[in-house]
Parts: sequence; structure tokens; C-alpha cells
Amino acid sequence: MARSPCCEKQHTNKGAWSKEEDERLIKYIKSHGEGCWRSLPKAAGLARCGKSCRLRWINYLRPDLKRGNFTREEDELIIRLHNEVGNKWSQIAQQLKGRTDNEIKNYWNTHIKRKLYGRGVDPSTHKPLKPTTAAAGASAATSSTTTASAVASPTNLINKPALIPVVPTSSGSSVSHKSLNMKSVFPLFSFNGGLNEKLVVTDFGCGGLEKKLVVTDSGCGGVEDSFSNTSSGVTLEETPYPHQINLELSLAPPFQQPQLLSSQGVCFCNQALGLRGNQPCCCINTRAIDAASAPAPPPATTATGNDFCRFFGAGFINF
DNA sequence: AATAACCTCAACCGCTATGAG
DNA sequence: ACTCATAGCGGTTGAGGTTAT
Repeated sequence: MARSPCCEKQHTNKGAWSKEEDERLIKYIKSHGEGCWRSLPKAAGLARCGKSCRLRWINYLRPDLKRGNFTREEDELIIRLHNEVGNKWSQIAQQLKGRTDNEIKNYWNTHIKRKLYGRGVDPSTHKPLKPTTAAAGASAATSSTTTASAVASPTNLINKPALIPVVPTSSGSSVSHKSLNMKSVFPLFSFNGGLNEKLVVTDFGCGGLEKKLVVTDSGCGGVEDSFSNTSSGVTLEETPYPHQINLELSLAPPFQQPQLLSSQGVCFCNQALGLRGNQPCCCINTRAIDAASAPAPPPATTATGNDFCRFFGAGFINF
């Protein structure tokens, strides 16, 4: 005897659920409870397959579902559990009250993977990414310019350094700007706030101070940055940053007088890039800056992780 | 303003596990 | 021991929203 289909495929709706369908399903389950998904659609007066009803209830309509963004604690728990059990989303979901396996799976694929790449960790193995050669990083400075959108994929960033051009928009002025989306510019970074904030990258046009920002990823998980001179100006090379740029934190502190971090630059932040408490962070200057106060181009020597802070703090990027 | 490109996540599909008969 | 219905899981898709050009 041939097996009958799990549900009546004919005369069933597919796709997004309507408000009315949701209400019918909620009303039915509230009065009859969960279970027997096969017979539920007919009993509830829904033109849906039982499987679809179950999924809708479990992933969306259940009253005990937690809504809103994942917390930092949840992030870390998911990463730890994934390290232990792998893609067993239902097992992971059992440890996170109010979260569904589907939700965690989606969140993993869209956010946490990126976060782990940013830490220099392979999300599937939870081991450090294989380092690429220094030569690859060096070639970044001379490779052709690409658009910011080209760096959206962590894989792209690792395999192919991307250049983010600063396009002058104010002709005749010594200062030019370009708005960039944070995530487009720094796809490997995790942003705890201000995801939709625009960055204004400023080219002061004062002797090749800043022509483009080079973001490379050598996959070694280090914190070392370096500035280097190119024929077109100064570039900032960034090896994979284990840091998160925490806008919520970075915008909070009162900015102090410019602080000399080294002979190479100036920082307006009251705290250097690195750890704030136990959390890696980067201070981002919210002050406007005029061309006159822009620092001189740094020499082409290896600098510290604070360069990144200086890069922001020096006013290249303002909100 | 129009269009393309990109991102997110709800929903689907196909498979496996489980348990009743 | 076997068959079959059902529940549940994980991978994938695509609609709709957002951002970039």
C-alpha cells in the first residue's frame, strides 16, 4: 500500500501566513492544545498542511517566545554550545529560553559566523583561521580599487583585500566626504549599536593624508595594524581584528583633549583602543574636525593596535 | 527617482527518528 | 520484526525590506 502524503497537498495555502490564519491557529491551540498536527488544520478551519501549522506555531506564534535582539550572553552561549554539539540547533535552542532552533540557525548564519570570522575563528571548527601570507597583505596596498559592497562577504575579505575608495563629493574644497555604511566598510566587525549609522570618511586632501582605507585579513587573529605609504596616499592595513567596535560604549565617554598616543598620531578618545573592562572596543570620535587639525601622515612603520583608534580619533570618520 | 545589489528571516522541503499497531 | 503515520530536525529558498549606485 502506497504511503499517503503527510498532509493534503491540494487546496492548501503556501507562503506567508495571514493575520486571520494566525488568529485561527492561536484560537484553536489555546482551546485544544498542541498535538495531532495532521488533523489540526481541518479542525481549525485552516487551508494549511499540518507541518506548516506546527512550524508557524513553534517558530512564531508560541506565547513564550522571546522577541528582540540576541544579547551578548546569548551570543556567547550559542557559540559555546555550537562548539560542543555542532549544528544541533534544537539542542542549542533548549538551552536558550524563548528562542527557537530556526531563529538560532538563522542568527548563526547571518551574524555569529561573521563575528567569529572577525575574531579570526573558523565558525565550523571553532579553530583559528589559517593565516595568509604577509605578501598577500602587502599586495593589498597596490591592488585595484573596489567598491565597499565587494567586501560584504567575510570570505571575500579574507581571500581578497578590498579597497574602500573615498570619493570626493565637494569640488573645490580641501575636504571631501563620502558616506559609508558601517557594515559595508567593516563586514567582519560586530556592531552592538548604530548598525545603520553612516560614516563620513573625510579626505582632507592635504598631501595624501587619506585616500583610501585598505582592509585586509591575514587570518591570524592578531591585533597588529600597520600604516603604509602608497603612491596615492596613506593606507591603513588591518589584520583581522578580534575587537568589536562597540558604538554604545564608544559614544558614551566624554571626549577629552587630543591625547598624544605616539609619535605617529593623535587620539581624541579618553581611552585607547583595546580593552575596556573585559570587552575589546574601539573609541570613535564624534567630534567634527577641521582640516587644520588633521595630523600629519604617519610614517610607514608598523604601529600598534591603537592606530585604529587614532584613525577614527583623528577625525577621518565622524558621525 | 529608479534600479541593482545585498541582507534577513519566515517558510518550505526532504530526510530521519520514534512509536503504535 | 516489520510497516507506516507522525513529529521533529537541519539545510535551503525566496519574498520583502534596506542600502548603494
